[in-house]
Amino acid sequence: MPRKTRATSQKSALKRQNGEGISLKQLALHVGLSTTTLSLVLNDAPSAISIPQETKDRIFSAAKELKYRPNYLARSLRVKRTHTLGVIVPELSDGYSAMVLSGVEAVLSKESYFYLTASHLRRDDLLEKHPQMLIERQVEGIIAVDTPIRFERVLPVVNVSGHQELEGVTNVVLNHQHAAELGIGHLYDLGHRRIAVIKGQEFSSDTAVRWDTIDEAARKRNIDIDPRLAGQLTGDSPSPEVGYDAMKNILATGEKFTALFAFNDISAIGAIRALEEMGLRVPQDVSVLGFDDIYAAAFHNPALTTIRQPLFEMGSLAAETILNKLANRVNESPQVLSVEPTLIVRQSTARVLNK
Amino acid sequence: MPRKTRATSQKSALKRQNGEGISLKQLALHVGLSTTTLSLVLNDAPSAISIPQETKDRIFSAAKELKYRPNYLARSLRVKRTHTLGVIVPELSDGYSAMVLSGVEAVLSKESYFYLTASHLRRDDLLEKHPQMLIERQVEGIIAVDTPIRFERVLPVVNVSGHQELEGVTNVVLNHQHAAELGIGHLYDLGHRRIAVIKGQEFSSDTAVRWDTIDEAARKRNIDIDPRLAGQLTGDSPSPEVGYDAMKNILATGEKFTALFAFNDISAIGAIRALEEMGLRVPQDVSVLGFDDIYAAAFHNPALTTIRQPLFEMGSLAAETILNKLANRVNESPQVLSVEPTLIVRQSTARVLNK
DNA sequence: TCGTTTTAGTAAATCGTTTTAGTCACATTT
DNA sequence: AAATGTGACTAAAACGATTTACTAAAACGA
Repeated sequence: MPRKTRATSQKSALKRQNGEGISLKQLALHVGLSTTTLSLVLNDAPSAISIPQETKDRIFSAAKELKYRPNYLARSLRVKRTHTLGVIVPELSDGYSAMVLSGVEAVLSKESYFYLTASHLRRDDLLEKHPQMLIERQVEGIIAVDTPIRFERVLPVVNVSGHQELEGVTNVVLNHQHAAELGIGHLYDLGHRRIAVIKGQEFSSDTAVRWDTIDEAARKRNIDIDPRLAGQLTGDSPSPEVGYDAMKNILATGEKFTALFAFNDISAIGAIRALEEMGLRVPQDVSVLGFDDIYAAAFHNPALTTIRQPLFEMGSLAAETILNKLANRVNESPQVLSVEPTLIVRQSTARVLNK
Repeated sequence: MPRKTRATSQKSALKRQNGEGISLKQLALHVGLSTTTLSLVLNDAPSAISIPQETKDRIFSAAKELKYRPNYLARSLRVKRTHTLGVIVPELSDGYSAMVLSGVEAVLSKESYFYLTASHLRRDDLLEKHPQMLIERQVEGIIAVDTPIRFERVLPVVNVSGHQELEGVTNVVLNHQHAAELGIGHLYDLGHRRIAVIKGQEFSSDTAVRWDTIDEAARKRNIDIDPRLAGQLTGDSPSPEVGYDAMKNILATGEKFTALFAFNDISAIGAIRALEEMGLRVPQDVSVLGFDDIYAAAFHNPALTTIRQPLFEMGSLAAETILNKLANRVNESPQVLSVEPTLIVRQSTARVLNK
């Protein structure tokens, strides 16, 4: 008996779901006016000025009473604006994308835009299919995060941390050269001369440029990075494990070094674990420098010295840029927008001791 | 001159944006058939069986050639299905929501559903406005994450970590009692009798039940939690800072304790920092137990013992449940779906030494 | 009083699909 | 030879808004 009751009420909820949602036509019928008038009044169109306040009030109160909600689909179809963007990310769980998304969302929400998210998991099929589907859903533009652009660019596109130069695509990127200068400069100033580096996974769009700029910054100071001290992350797990493995490989070469410049904080954390297992202390024996400045960086033990990448700001900048393109406030947007890194000095780096 | 070139090409890209997107009607005109026939063929409708393969091929190849993309809005309007859900989260940057989202996405993507995300930042206005807007956009259902339900439930709703019992709302929750048993049981077995607890922020929907179950588990073992050892997180920063502050407050009471059960891993990490600043070592002097098992937990130093909460699975369960409701595969869904926690023993807890 | 403007609206087209209910020519049965 | 299928398609009505182009009545100006 109580089960029955529950079932019934569920059903009534479902009925409401279908039954409710009164249309403009029904509302018009109810107040005895045409849909034209209602639309004009409800949207506060300029031509509605000739309509007396009394009539307007009648319409508003009927709308409230009957819980009229305009169907956004119908409206979008007619006016050809969806106020919706598509966002494509590699995956959501790794913190990086989530942080960028957070910045995107902050801007979009203010402008009453919504967005559809799709993650491609670095799979080729999804890299083609998802943008396609987003376009069919009439998104007005696409924001990609650390994602190769493999689709026809029929819409404005902004790529965060993208490095392809494509027509119509704006890339929001970190000033990598500056980042490398900050990182290598910091280690150099602390007296480090033999520096190990962990490069990113091959699929990450920052990997190449990060390495090139670091290599150059080191070369400039005559402390070329020994190839045997250049490790690389493999596998696409977003856990520190991959950094641990890369560090083990470097240690296995037996080469001496006094500092490590890791691809990101996550891998730095894994690397520290590997170092400590070998009896090396951070920062006394080896200084470790991370990249990104994720939340965990500050509270790791030892607290991570790192190059902060303003991910939230990159997300909001991407969103602002694409909204500008859409509003045509700017009819020629730049190919590249770059943001500045910051060196955050904490406890994982120290002056080199011996010699 | 080269600038000019760039500007022009940008413009042509924009033109394409508007100009492209051929409609079914235009396509029909092109092949000399009616939109009806095209629709039937392109959607492989049963009644298209009478249409000869040759005609079908003509249609398909024209569609490919002219790059016909169906307008999903128009279709949705007609068939009254959007294959879109709304997801409401407190914020994206804190890792918790992102992990749940990740699980949601995995399921939805498989079913070719998309979702619109909105974060309410715990602001009352957004808690009302966002669901409203999602409903106007014709989402078929709403997944809320750790979010109070303040809107009319005209659609199926699944709340992850929700604790309101509302008609038509399914809550996906952790088995909190089991979690508390695992946590307190673990500490008890290691010999701990005076246990400090850090409760969650008041706005978090898990705070109350987490505390109640912990309190009960302790009481059952006759090791009631001393009220002075019960701290609370304040402020809504998603950084370990809040845990640091809470721990400082507990330490300020001067009460003795040998273990801490923190509300989550983030605050556990902050608390450890506070303990170490006081010269207390973890786990030798104080054992610390976290909650959630975020990525950082395993690689913190010391590695965090924690109660793992299967956030990804909770997300996918929520998505599956709501899809089931929609497909009516199940016409009466349960009020509560619970998932099981796991105790992950690492290095931040140890057997109590003295006495 | 006649012509013009203003007021208060409305009918119908439109956006791009899907779907219902046909049509028309030809072949097959009885 | 009339009735019945069936193969290949289509006209037109949805879906729920917005927008263009009216209209009828009232008010106004000369």
